[in-house]
Amino acid sequence: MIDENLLLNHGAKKVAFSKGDQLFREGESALNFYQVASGEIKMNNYNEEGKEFIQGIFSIGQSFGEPPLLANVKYPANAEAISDAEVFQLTKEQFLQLLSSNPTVHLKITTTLAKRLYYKAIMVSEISSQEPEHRILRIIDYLKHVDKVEGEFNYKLNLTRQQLADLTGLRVETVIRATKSLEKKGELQIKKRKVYR
Amino acid sequence: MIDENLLLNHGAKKVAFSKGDQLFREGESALNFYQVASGEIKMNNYNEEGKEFIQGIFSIGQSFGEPPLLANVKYPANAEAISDAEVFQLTKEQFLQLLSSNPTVHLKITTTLAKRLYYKAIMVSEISSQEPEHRILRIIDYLKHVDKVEGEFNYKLNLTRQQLADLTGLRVETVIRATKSLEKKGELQIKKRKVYR
DNA sequence: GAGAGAATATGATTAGGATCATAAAACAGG
DNA sequence: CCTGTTTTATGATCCTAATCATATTCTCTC
Repeated sequence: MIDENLLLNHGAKKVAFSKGDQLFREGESALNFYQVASGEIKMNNYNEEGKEFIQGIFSIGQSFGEPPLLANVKYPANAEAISDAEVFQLTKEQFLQLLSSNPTVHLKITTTLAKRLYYKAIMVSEISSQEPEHRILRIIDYLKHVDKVEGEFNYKLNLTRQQLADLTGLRVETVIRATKSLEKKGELQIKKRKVYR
Repeated sequence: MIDENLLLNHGAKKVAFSKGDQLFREGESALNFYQVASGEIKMNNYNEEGKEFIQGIFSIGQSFGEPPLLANVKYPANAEAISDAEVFQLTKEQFLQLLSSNPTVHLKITTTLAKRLYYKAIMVSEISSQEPEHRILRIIDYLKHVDKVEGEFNYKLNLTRQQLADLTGLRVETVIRATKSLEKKGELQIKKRKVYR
């Protein structure tokens, strides 16, 4: 997370989006740096059959879309507002200028990328490993960790079964059945249809 | 890729490993920065049933293992020498010192991470998308791109079917059948058992 | 060039998640 | 409170990659 004033000093614009709006699409050139000011943004792909895969969900203070900007490639996914949302937006030049003028911020961005890479490395091996229950537990644990929640069943998962399915590459029905089975095994709790872990 | 002399000036050691040696294991603390001097290193996971998943294969000039170093987390995978290999090794302190004293190198590392994140984003959505043939084509295209090869069937894939399986999370038999099917469809060629794309 | 080990190949069977169909419960908004 | 929509739930069937078994081809070394 980069300090708001620092962003504004480097020419950031605050842009508002309504729920469902797309900020950019897969295949487009990466032109901007984004940091969420309010609301939630998801990055996702749709495969040939229209099935969604959610790369990540970003909320206040989190930045997204930097990799293609830095790697000089097209966006590998779409960005869409899950709720009404505002984002700080910097052009590529402004962003690179910010990085070079502020080593601390640069290191912070590098660290953020490293963390995400760490997460993706886990996800990709976990997803490839097949077992639905594993996939689900791992992503829940990751989200719990991100939200810095400690202790058993203290973490309430704020995702629908469908979103969980889209994050793991599974089907809703499979997620529903798997979460129930995991509850039976004592790995998680379900109260009022919400998952706790 | 960081210049060899620059690495040595910052206290890098050149360390030799024999084929099959492990440089570090999943779950260990990240202590060093690594860059391949010769040979090839793979990063991999083994799941409960002992099935291997290859996170990536790194050859001369490529660095690996930075994410956990920067993110301050345990290694998410093992590193193992595929062939006899030498690597430059920097301690965490030396590496961070190098980054802070040399913004150009820092940006290069950031860019490298961004590229890998881009690749992982594609792989994770592709792997989740199921279809074996897709997964295989995508990873081949990525490797071709990394090796900067252009033109149809100009790229010779230097991987065994088993390695391809471990990179995609599929089984050898599935990879063998899928590559044959892809050859039939004209998506790739197989000459002397080697895959060309 | 013979023999051993690795890699590729191929058929038969199984298993488990996707898919399809349908229902019921929760929720939002007037 | 009623109504339409979203989310969760559950059974039945299908399909495809995993698994198992076995064979063939290639490669490397002595």
